[in-house]
Amino acid sequence: MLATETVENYLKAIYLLQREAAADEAPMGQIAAALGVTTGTATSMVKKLVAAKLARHERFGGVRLTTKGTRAALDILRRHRLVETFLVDTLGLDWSVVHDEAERLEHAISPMVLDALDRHLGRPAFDPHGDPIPRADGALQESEAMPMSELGSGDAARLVRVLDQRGESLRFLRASGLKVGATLRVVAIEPGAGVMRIRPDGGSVVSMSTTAASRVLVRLTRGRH
Amino acid sequence: MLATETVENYLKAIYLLQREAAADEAPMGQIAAALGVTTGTATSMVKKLVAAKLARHERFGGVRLTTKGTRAALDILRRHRLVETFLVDTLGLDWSVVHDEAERLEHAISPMVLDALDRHLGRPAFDPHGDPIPRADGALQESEAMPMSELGSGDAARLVRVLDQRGESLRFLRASGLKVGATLRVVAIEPGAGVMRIRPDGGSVVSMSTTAASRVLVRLTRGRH
DNA sequence: AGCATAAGTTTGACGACTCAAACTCTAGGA
DNA sequence: TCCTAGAGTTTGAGTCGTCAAACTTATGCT
Ligand SMILES: [Mn+2]
Ligand SMILES: [Mn+2]
Ligand SMILES: [Mn+2]
Ligand SMILES: [Mn+2]
Repeated sequence: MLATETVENYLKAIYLLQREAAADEAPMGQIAAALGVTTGTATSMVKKLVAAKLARHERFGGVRLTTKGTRAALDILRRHRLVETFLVDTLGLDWSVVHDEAERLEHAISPMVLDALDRHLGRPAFDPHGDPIPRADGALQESEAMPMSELGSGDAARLVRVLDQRGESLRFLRASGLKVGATLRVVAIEPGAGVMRIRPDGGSVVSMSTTAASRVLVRLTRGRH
Repeated sequence: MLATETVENYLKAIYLLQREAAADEAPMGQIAAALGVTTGTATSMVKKLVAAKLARHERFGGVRLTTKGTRAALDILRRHRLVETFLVDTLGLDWSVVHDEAERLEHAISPMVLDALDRHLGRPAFDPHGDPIPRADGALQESEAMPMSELGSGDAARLVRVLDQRGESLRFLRASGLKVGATLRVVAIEPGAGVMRIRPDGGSVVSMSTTAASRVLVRLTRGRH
């Protein structure tokens, strides 16, 4: 709204880093890395966010969004994820390319266009990667899910979310028939090799490292319990 | 592409002013007015365009795009008009609001998204206002049309383009049933009052000044001639 | 405890875009 | 032809976001 495009990018980056950090604080260096700027630049931008009451920060410490900043970040995240959903569902683009496109489009979407888009898409709750789409009022519901790496041999599950969103990973998953909503079964696990073998319904068996599998979230449909 | 958002706006404004100017040159003052900046600002930006070989200009004279500048302007115009078409056809927004939205979105559309959008819309040749959409190769075909003010009493015609795109005008036309593609008949002309009375098919008679009518372009379907 | 290293901060500078205000040119009427 | 009103240009300054490089602080290893 009132924030500049750059400020919007900082808010979104801080929000996401804060969620995944243990201390619920975004380290300055990671903010800089996320935005592709030097840490000096990040430091001075964060000062501006603090002055605008969007974030809190003390020298040599981490960064934390205020309520106002969090609200703004969720608004941007909503735009980002709705745009991604549009690009995949309506325009048919591949889920491995939509993030970068949305990164620019998210700043050009007015509330009016956003709502029309939301209605056109049927008010979706999740984006193509299974990430939850914040609602207009800022509500955000994470889905219940477990890492695929925790499944046992013979378990059946449904893929609900992909955390590693590098193009390379997304293309591998798509090529293997592993997209959000797909059902699959664990064919075998080889703990020594750190590899598990998965068969998506209607596809052929693929091998994945347990590390890679830990970044794919699933919901158990039929398992050892 | 390589141009900044500001440069893109200047190129588009100069292109449009050049088309409608007698001398095929865009006056500096009108460039400034179109962009909402002072003439001093426009002067210095035009210098940059000249340095980038996008425009030609001599002191105290008008501005003229080079071939390269024209090509870039047509590319932006294509993005603008395709976005407008999308906002109306796919999202159902009113034709009186889409210009301002497209003014921002046009800068965030990559070639990939543009092509997907074009395909999704069925490669349209005209935008919601009847303005021709430049093709990917830069080709632009204006449609044959005459001002509605030149119709005679009893003439039947099809509305093909609206030149006055101020929100107020567009809302009046829509409320009257006068949208692109609509057929209509001239019920009466009162030259003394400078007013003509029009009946859109399936609607009721409306009065328009001949000045307003001159900015609505039509194609004669059945007339005196 | 002492210190090297990683992390963060500060400073000075720059490019892009803008304005206000002083200045210069041009074209058309007296 | 001369002069002036309107159009265009220049200059100086400011904001925003950025970098490089010098500097400061915190941490954890010996
Ligand atoms: Mn972004
Ligand atoms: Mn996503
Ligand atoms: Mn624009
Ligand atoms: Mn248009």
